Amino acid sequence: MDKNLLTKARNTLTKYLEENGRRKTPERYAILDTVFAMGGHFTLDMLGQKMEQDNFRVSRATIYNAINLFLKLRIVIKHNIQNESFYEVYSDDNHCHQICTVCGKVKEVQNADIYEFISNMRLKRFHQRGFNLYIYGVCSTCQAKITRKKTREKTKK
Amino acid sequence: MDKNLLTKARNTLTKYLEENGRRKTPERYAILDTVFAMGGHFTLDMLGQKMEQDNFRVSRATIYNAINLFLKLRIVIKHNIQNESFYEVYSDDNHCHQICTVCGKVKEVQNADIYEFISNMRLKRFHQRGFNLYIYGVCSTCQAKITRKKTREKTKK
DNA sequence: TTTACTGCAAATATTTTGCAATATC
DNA sequence: GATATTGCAAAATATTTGCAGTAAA
Repeated sequence: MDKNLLTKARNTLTKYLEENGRRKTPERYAILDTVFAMGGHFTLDMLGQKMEQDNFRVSRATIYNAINLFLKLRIVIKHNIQNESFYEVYSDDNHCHQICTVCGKVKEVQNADIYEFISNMRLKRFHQRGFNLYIYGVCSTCQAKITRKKTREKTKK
Repeated sequence: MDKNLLTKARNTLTKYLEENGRRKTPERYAILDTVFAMGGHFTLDMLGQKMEQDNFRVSRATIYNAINLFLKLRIVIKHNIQNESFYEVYSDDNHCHQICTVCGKVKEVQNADIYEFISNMRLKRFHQRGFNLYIYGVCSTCQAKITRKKTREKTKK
């Protein structure tokens, strides 16, 4: 995970807390560090487990509190994939995901053109800050399984 | 709401039910009709209320059952916006939304180019079926409020 | 010292599931 | 008649909230 991104996130958090009369609690910084240690998509359950492993005890409520703050500060983004909430570190190049609707696997798509295209869209009476693009379909692994299944069915007939 | 789309959706549903040994229950068709009567984004709560108004009693479990089937058949799509689930009829031109992160207002973006651009993206080892693009930002109404607030604060100092 | 934050438990909200009754095929 | 589906209630999940104790400022 990018170290600069973590430093930047810590600064964003500190700045916000100081400017808004809120407190720099160890919990908030520990949760932030764990978020960055997760690497990629994670659920709040996974985050909680990781913190337990690291022997840092925090309540669920505090995790929600921190994550909601991070969402607001755009330090993390949230994805809802097949009725489950996933989070990940927000960076400038991770808003484009391909999702297999069969196995649910998520992959980041690297395509500079799409970022440029969307960033340059001029929307009326709207000030764009960012975007999320989800491309749905079937990954090659699942496609292969489906094809094999179909072949078997035909053979039976 | 487009009548052809409803007819098409009814046919899709009927075809699926017949081909898979499942039953054409009045509930499923009533829920389908109500989905099309909703117009735009709706929550399952709103859908349930609408059906009650229309004097068609269905249990919550049946609504979930039907909606999950419709999702699978791509008759409806689901959006998760600020921790709430919204649904809408799936059509070829409703996958691009702008969302105000302040007031939560959602608007569909009409931009033919974006559909073409994304549809033509060639993804490795992945068979694309569709996409959802969410553009986040601040709508002009909220922007105006923020500006006014900032002006007041400066005046105070 | 003040009061924002945490942990805990309870409350609320959302979605799924088990099961008996019902209705489709 | 066989069994998929419904309604209901309970269970499982996910998230928020109230409150007393704690700790940051």
